Amino acid sequence: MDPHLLRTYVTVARLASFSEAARVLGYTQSAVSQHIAALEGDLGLPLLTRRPVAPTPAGERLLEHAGSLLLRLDAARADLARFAAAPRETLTLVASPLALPPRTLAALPASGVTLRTLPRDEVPAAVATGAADLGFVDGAVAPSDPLRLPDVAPLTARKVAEEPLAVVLPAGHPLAGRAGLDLADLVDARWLDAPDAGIPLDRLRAAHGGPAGHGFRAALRFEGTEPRTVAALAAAGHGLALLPLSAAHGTPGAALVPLAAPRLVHRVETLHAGGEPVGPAVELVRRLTTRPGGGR
Amino acid sequence: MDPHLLRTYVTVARLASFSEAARVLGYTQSAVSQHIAALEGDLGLPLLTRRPVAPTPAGERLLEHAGSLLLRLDAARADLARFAAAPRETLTLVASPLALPPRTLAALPASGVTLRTLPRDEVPAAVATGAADLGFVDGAVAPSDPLRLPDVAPLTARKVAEEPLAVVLPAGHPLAGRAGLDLADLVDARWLDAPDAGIPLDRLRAAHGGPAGHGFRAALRFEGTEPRTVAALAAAGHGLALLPLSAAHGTPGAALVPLAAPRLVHRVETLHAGGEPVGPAVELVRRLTTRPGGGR
DNA sequence: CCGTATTACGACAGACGTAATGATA
DNA sequence: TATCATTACGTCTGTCGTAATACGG
Repeated sequence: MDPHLLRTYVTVARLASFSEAARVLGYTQSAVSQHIAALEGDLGLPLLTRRPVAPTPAGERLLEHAGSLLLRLDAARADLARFAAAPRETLTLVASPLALPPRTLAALPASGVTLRTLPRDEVPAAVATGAADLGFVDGAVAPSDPLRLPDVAPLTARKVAEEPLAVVLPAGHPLAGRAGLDLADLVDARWLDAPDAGIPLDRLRAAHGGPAGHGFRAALRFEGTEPRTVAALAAAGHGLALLPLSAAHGTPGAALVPLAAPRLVHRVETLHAGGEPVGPAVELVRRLTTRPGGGR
Repeated sequence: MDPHLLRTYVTVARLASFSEAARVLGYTQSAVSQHIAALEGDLGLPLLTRRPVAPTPAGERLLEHAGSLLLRLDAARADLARFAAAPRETLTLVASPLALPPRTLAALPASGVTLRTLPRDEVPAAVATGAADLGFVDGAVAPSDPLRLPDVAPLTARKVAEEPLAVVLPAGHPLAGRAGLDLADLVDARWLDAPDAGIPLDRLRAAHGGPAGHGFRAALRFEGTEPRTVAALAAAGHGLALLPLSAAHGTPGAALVPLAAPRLVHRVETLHAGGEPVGPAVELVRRLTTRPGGGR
């Protein structure tokens, strides 16, 4: 189970072709064929069907393992590389779209920063592989609970902020006047499905405790990453949305009603490799996490 | 970053000796030396100091990565091996000490089962590496929350049971008559520290939301794995203990007071490799997880 | 037949062992 | 000086590319 063999295997599986994979990896067809044969021999199992090239059930299983394995390998190498390299002058940040409340933006240094947004799930990998020095991730959790992040490598998370969540409704909506809303009362409503920009519907279903696939039916699906657009869509009556208060605030035509139950807050954490931040990130992390309630 | 090199490196670091590592791994000193040199060359960093042999800071960092990397590699190989091997007749189960409530024990098949207990943290690894077909893990979480398990490999967890937690006190204790207890009122009490047999104190501190190192001072430390002994120690006044009701029930001289706040329950989950259980485990998992509240 | 995977085989790199050398307490 | 790591070097395994072969649509 040499990582090289694993890498060729996933490439072949992805491209569904030995020769294509060879081209991409800079090998000959022959070498790729030998790699696959070696892997299958080592594990004692056929991993691919030929003509058409497709993973067998065992091969599917291997793909699941191989992905995270190769990712972690990259992460380890990138992490160690940071030890060797001189601390960089410029700071690269990645964030999920909702992970940048105004206070965080205000705390960024005046120069030498590159900031990129990424879907929520990809932030940890970006930090682990060294694509970014520091990540900001958000999520909806019970107050003071840590976020549930896929652990792709030894990363450290620190709380930055927690703020209330609000249901976004059109101003004229019958529920718009309420002081607070219970998620249980909104199970049967139509919701905006905006997995990248908002709180994913699956998260709501999980928080509500109901069965996996039920409730919180999707109305319009929005594949962009701009929270303001989600709020505007909700204001326009395309479905309800759940957003952190600060992200939804000031949307024309929208009514914001705090979420009263279940007790969920919108939480933002910083994410960096290893136990302690290094280089120019250290100052930023310190500034962000030693505010009111600080660290963890 | 060949896994072989990584394996050599962790062995050398653990044994703090090239020659010892060589003996253990079945290499010559020379080969080990070359492995370390190759790794250091590849990463461009010294990983070990010689005389005495000890990891450098970068080396420490690599150790963190290497451990989980090698574990996952083993896990992948073991998982694939299950595809090749004929389904085994005999079922191997591992469980943390509190993960076996009476109803689970009753559901085990009459024969062909080996059952072993392990510290809580080691159960996932045992299942992932194929040392066991099925694992039972427990933990204290909010009702219907999944357990927080270290994800060492693609494993599937399924809820088996949830039951109330109880504070175990000596029968004559002033609080023994209460109908329920709040953890906040017990921060300053003396607690039994029984990380393997009971709920770890760190978990209580986290649930209470206080700062990391404070509160829930340890009285006697118990390093065994028998919950009954923990209950008996608590009854004898050596400190408070938090246990699932069924584990503490019927302890002579003990008073059990349900935990009223924060809302924590004792939850047990099964753990198996891949998406679906295989072999003789499938029937057992089905029987255990389709009880009252079932799967997830 | 043409594209594509496999097999045969030769060249080269690298991985390990033996043995000599170097460093350190 | 004894112990332990490193270096030098020879051997052998294994990996890749070239080229011939088999297989399918």
